[in-house]
Amino acid sequence: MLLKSCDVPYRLKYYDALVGRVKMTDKQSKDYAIYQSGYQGEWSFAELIKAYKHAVVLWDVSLNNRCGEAQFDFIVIHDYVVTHYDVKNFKGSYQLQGNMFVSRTGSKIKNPDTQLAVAHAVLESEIKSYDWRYEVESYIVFINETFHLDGSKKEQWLYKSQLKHHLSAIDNPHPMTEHNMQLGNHLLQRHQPNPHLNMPVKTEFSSIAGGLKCPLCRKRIEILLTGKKYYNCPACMRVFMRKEILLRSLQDLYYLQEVPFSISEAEEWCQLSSRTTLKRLLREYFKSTGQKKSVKYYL
DNA sequence: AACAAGAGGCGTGAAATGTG
DNA sequence: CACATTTCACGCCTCTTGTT
Repeated sequence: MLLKSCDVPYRLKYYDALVGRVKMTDKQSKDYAIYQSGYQGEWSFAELIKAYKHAVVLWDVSLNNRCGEAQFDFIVIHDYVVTHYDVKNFKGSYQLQGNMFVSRTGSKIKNPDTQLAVAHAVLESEIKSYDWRYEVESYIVFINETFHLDGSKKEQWLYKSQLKHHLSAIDNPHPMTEHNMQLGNHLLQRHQPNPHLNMPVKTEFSSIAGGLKCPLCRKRIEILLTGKKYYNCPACMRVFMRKEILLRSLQDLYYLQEVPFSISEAEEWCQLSSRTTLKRLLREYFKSTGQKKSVKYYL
């Protein structure tokens, strides 16, 4: 069972809001692509692991102790074994060269083993001090089936094709569930997210274009919102509710500056002079702070 | 005190959806 | 397809609050 889930990381939300509103720098585009694919990978692993009802699963936990600091994609507790899975969504064929994975086109990825070893030490120290009877294991999961590494194999590497077989070990009921839940909750208490490690490369808010954006293709769209309920995106032709389009723009506004905003700011951003409509949306989907004239909305 | 800006409620009409 | 029902946008009104 999934004891801790993971929301879309702020870094990704920021880029989703930014794209289409400015010309992104190379650094931003790369960072965006990496995080998109990384989160996608974690998401598909989560879908897989959800099916194993007898294991306690924690998604995205950060621990900090005398062995160091580490972020864990997945921690799975079953019977007397605690397993850490570091999910990598690498695509394509690579060769192992020294401490690098090198593709035919020459792009390089650092071998994740070093980082895995640090994370393993952090987790092991945490677990052993809680209950020495637990064993700790760590794996890199190559979740994308297109990923190949010239036949290299290591015990701690799990390719997509091996995953089902590997996970079959945790497919059986065991008498530890209660105890494992306690350990899971203990880890949650020790969970210390470090937001500084997850900051996007930001663009000055004043140079970001406001207005409406297609919720799907994320292009900026110049459509006139009349009283109709549905509109289609001039770029991708998909149909959206007026509500969805506005809501997306309002979310963008919040994620781009992370500062609560007023209704009049929202009106200006969405280029829509209908206070009532925006008010309804904001009241329904946003949190608010302040009273009367100083009410600000945020997520 | 006068004024501007905002919240919240209500009624109206049009669009979208459901039904025979 | 025509009609009934539901959902939604929008303007209008009133009350409250902060500013000059």
